[in-house]
Amino acid sequence: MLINTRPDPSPSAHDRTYRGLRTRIMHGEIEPGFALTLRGIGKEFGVSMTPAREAVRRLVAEGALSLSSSGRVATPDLSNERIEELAALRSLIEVELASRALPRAHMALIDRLQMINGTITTMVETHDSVGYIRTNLEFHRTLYLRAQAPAMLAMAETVWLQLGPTMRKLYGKMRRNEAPHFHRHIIAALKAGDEPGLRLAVRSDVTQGLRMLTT
Amino acid sequence: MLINTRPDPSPSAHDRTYRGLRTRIMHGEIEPGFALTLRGIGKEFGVSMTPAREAVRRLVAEGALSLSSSGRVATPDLSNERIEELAALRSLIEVELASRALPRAHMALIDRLQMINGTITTMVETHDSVGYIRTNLEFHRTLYLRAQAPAMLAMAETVWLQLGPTMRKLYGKMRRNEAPHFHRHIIAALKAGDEPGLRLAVRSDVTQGLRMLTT
DNA sequence: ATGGGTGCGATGTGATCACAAACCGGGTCA
DNA sequence: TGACCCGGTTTGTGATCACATCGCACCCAT
Repeated sequence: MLINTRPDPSPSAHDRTYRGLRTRIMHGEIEPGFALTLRGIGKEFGVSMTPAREAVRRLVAEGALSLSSSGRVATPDLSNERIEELAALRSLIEVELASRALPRAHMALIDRLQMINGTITTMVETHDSVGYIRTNLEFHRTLYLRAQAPAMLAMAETVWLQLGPTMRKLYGKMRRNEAPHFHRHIIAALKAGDEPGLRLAVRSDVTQGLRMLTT
Repeated sequence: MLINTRPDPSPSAHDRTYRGLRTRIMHGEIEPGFALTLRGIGKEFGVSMTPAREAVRRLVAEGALSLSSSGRVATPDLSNERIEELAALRSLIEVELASRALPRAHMALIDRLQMINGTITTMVETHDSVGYIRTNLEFHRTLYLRAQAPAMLAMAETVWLQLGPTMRKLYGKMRRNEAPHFHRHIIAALKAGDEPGLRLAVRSDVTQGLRMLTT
C-alpha cells in the first residue's frame, strides 16, 4: 500500500532523459565545460524540449550541470577550492556511511566488495577510465547501501555527480597502474570490525585523488 | 568577464516561482503532507504551468517536495529514521562549516550573531513559529557564510529544506519559552576561539530538536 | 439503505509554437 | 591589416493545447 520503493514501472520521458544524462555525467563520460543544448538532448533521447528541459533543470539543481547567465547549459569546470570542498564533503558523509555499514557487514558483502575490486583492477589494466570510475563508485555504493541510510547515500551520490566530469580529467591524466590500495584497507578493516581503521581508510581513499589535482 | 556570481539581474518566471516555493517550504510555512497542484502554483505566481513544473521538479530533486507515484506533488511526511539521518547530516556538515568559519570570525560577526539571537528571543515571545525558524536559519547561515565554502553551505541548506515542513510540526508542538541556549555556547566558543567547544555547541544545537520528535 | 459502477472534472505529461536574446559568421571601413 | 558592425541562425523561455490518467461523487440496481 505505502510501498513505493518500486523503481517506477513506467519511466516517463523526463525520467529516462534525466537518468541517461545523470549516468553519463557521474561516470565522467563528459569533460568539464562541455556545452549541451536542449534540442540536442531531446533529439538524442527521442523526446521534445520539455522533458529535456526538466531533466537539465533537475541536474542543475543537483550541481551536475551549470547554467550560464544567458541560460546556456554546460558541465561545470570546478575551481580548486570547490574540489577541495566536495572532497571534504565526500569524506564527512562517506566516513559516516561506512561507519554505519560496519555493524551490518556480513561476509557476503565483503566477498562482493572483493569481487568489485577485482573488476576495478581489470579496468585499470585496460585503461578504461569510464569503467574505472563506474566500478569504483559501485564499490562505494555497495558498501554504503548496508548503512540503511538513503538520505545520506543520496547526498553522497550528489557529490559524486558534481565531481563526475572532473574525475574524468583527473583519472585521464594520472598514470594509474593499480587499483586503489586503500580499498584493501577498507576490506581489511571491515573483516576485523575495526571502526577507527575503517574511517581512516575511507577518508584516505576519498581524498587521495584530490592531491593529484590541487598540487 | 567571468564573474557570474551576480544574483541574476532579471529573475525569470521559473526562478521567482522556485524561490517563492523554496522559501515557504524552508521556513515551515507548509505542513507535511500538504498537496500542491501545478495550475494552482502557476496561478499563485502569475505564471503558466511550464515554469511551475520546472520549479516543482527542482524542489523534488532537492528533496523539498515529494512526488507520488501518480505524479501528484506534496510536501514530504518524513519518517523518524529519515529525520534522524537528516539531523546527522546537519551535524556533520554544520560542525565542519562552523569549524571553518572560526578562524575568520571577527567581532563584527559575533555582534551580528548576538543581534540575531535577540530577534529569535522576540520571535519566541510572540509565538511566531515561522519567524522563529527563519531567524534561526539566519543565525546559522550568517555564521557559515564566513566559512567561504559555498558547496558545503548549499548542502546544508538542502538539508534545511528537507526538514522545513517537519520543523513546523516540531516547533508548533513544543512549548518553547526561550531562545535555544546552545546559541549562547556557540557565541561564547567563537569569542574564545575554542574549536572543540564550538563543534560541541553546534552539534548540540543541531540535534537538540531531534530528541523532541523521535522519543 | 447500501455497494458498486460510471461519467465528469481535475491534474500531470509532453509536444508545439511564437518570441527574444545570444552567438557566430562575414563583410566593411579606418 | 585589424577592429567593428550587422544580419542570419541557433538557443532558451514561456504559453498553450491535446491527451491519458486519476480521483471523486453521483446515481442506479439490488
